[in-house]
Amino acid sequence: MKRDSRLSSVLHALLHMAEQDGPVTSDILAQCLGTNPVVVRRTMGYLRDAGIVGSDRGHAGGWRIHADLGSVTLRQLHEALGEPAMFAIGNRNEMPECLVEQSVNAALEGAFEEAESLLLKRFSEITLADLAADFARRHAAERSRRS
Amino acid sequence: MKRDSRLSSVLHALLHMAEQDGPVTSDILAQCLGTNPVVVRRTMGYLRDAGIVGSDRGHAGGWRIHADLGSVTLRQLHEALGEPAMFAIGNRNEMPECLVEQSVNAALEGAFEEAESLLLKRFSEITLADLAADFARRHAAERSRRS
DNA sequence: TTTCATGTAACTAACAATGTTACATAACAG
DNA sequence: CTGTTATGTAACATTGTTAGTTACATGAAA
Repeated sequence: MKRDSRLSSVLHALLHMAEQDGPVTSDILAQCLGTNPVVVRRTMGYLRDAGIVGSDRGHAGGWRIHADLGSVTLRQLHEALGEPAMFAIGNRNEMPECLVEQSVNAALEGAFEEAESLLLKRFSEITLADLAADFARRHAAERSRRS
Repeated sequence: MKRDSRLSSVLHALLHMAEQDGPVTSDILAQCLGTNPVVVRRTMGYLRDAGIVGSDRGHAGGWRIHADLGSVTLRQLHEALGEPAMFAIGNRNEMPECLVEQSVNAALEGAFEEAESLLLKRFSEITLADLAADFARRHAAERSRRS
């Protein structure tokens, strides 16, 4: 199944932006992500609509983070992206008449809802600041490894 | 995203088979599932390879359950289907060089692995007998509702 | 007024799940 | 042994989704 990688993409982009002083253009972000500037605009547009980032046109334009890194959680980003489906496995038929299928659906839905709750809970516990700190650790380790 | 509904399908099929005395043909199961007998054979084939069901050709042939309903868990069925990916959300890039992306991947993978563990745990706690019992409850409720 | 940037529509490509067609193979009834 | 009923499976079509691409409009600033 083709997985939705937009959450991963925006996190990657946001952390690169956090490393920069000024705004970062879609072109630069596209290079970082290994994709196309239009895809960046399309995806980052969701975050703009949610007020998490801002974009400016023209000279010295680009994308800027509009919020404190410590106040943005993965859950907020997931919501900003429209809360896409988490699971690649699902019921064959929602709302079936067949009682057998209703039992099957109920069992699977119970398990999936529980897992989704856990995921959302974890997402709400992780902020951009946490990721930035993890990156700083990796960066320091890389430097000491090379010396 | 297009979800994999094979687990839901085989559960539905197995419960219908459990309701019958003799073997059930792919044609009958296809009607129950609202699909094609070839799809049934293809999907049930995984369960046959895992020894959970058996199939016989010719007259009075069809599919039969080869195990006790109480001993078959959703997890076994998931494994028999080849342990397909559970999540529709994923990293943009596995094994990235970029340290930023490594931090992002690590955070997301941690959350997803935790959720997957929970799901597998729940799957291993639910047997076909549990689903059959739930179906019996629904069936009884339906009958009393109609009277 | 030129350049640099985003905004967005429309189209293409890639891929995976499911559906379909066609035919081979096996079991059994008569 | 032959016809019928069933599975086994390869090959192809359909559908749906994500991501990539092209093209052009719009706005801001040098």
